[in-house]
Amino acid sequence: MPKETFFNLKEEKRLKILNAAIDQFALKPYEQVMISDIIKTSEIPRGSFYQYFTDKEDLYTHILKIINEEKRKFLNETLKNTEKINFIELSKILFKNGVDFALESPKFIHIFNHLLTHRNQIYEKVMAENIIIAKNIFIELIEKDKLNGLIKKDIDSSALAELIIQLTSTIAIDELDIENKETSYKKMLQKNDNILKIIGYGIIKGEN
Amino acid sequence: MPKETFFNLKEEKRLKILNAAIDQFALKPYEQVMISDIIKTSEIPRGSFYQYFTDKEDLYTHILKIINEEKRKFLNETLKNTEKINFIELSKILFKNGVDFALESPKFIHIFNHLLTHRNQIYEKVMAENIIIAKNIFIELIEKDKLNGLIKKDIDSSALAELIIQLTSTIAIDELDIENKETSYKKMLQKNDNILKIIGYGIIKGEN
DNA sequence: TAGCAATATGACAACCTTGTCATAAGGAGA
DNA sequence: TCTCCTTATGACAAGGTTGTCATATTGCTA
Repeated sequence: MPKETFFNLKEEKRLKILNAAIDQFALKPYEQVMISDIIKTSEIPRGSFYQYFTDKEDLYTHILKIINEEKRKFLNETLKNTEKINFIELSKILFKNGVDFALESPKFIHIFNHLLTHRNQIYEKVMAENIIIAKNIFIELIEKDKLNGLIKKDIDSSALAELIIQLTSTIAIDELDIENKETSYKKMLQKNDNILKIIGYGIIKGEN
Repeated sequence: MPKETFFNLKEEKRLKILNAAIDQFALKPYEQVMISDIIKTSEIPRGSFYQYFTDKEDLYTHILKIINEEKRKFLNETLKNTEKINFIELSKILFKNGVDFALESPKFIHIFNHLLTHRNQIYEKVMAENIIIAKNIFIELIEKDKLNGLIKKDIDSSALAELIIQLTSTIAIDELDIENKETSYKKMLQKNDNILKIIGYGIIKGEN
């Protein structure tokens, strides 16, 4: 948690520091980001940095918190009026929501992807919890769909939930291409559809 | 490539250095491994290290090469007499082969997993190529199975190939637990079965 | 045994980053 | 204007890593 001094700063200055940091963390993985770079870009003296934050991790986790909040807001907007939705439909919506968020906030997604591809102590602290929460939500939905006769009863709910989480997070990494927004967007949605079709109906012909 | 001096070393000494390095790279991701630690464990003077290797990357890529060779040997052993195999069967075999290799050479797998979870310049150089090769092999098999009426024609071969590659590499990361070999082994194979069942037959009830 | 080439050694310079601390500057109230 | 509390500054010590280099040692050959 940044120190009170940071929150007492005039908004302009506070945002300048925050944006400088976001730029850096979007550019490089956590370990490679140097406090020196951040204070250079945001034009604050070294001493001030330590007046605002305990250390790099303090600033970083604060930014991750902001990103999480933004993602949640964005998701809530998407999920309006989507009650009683089934698992496959929800997965589709979540895929699309993720892609939309990525295109709207590319820097945030870069930061997120760095965390996924350069796991560190912070990954464990921040992500592990998120993933468990997400998994439980999925499992609940899957079980409900089983009861409603939508999903085969002999499917392992836990494996399926993990599969979807795995895929939603890795697709973003591989296909995200901010340079070609439109192409990238279509590609990602197309890939999502292909994968969900596989998961929905399987690949083996003539059996069920 | 290590320098000739390294290969001229007596085997005992060469292996001592190699093992010290393998231990370190299995313990920590590339960036965190210090040359200082390796020379301490292998009891060679600092100067000698640079007599044998250009730098840390030189040693690291050499070790990755060794691992790749071992994996290939191991795989070839498994694939003896398995001609004319179909895609799903091959996937099962590859899953199991991966798990077996992991349990036989845990350090190698740790090194590999570090590379996957802490991607760096070397990841791109070493893995990117491997993945493309693997993907093409899979695609070829999938296409053949489509012709043979085993796999639905409307499945996107590329997406399916990526899906399998994705899963074979990530399962190892999440479930590998060297402490409880037997439990771990069963768990991983079980998970593989669950996932392949999903991919094979889909999760949606009553349709095909 | 002298001489040459390959090896071995480890002290050390060069580099870089972090976090601190003594000091200066601001600003609100008395 | 004086005072006190908050904030701003940036030089600097401390700590750690890398790659080099001059020097010593080995071992083989003539």
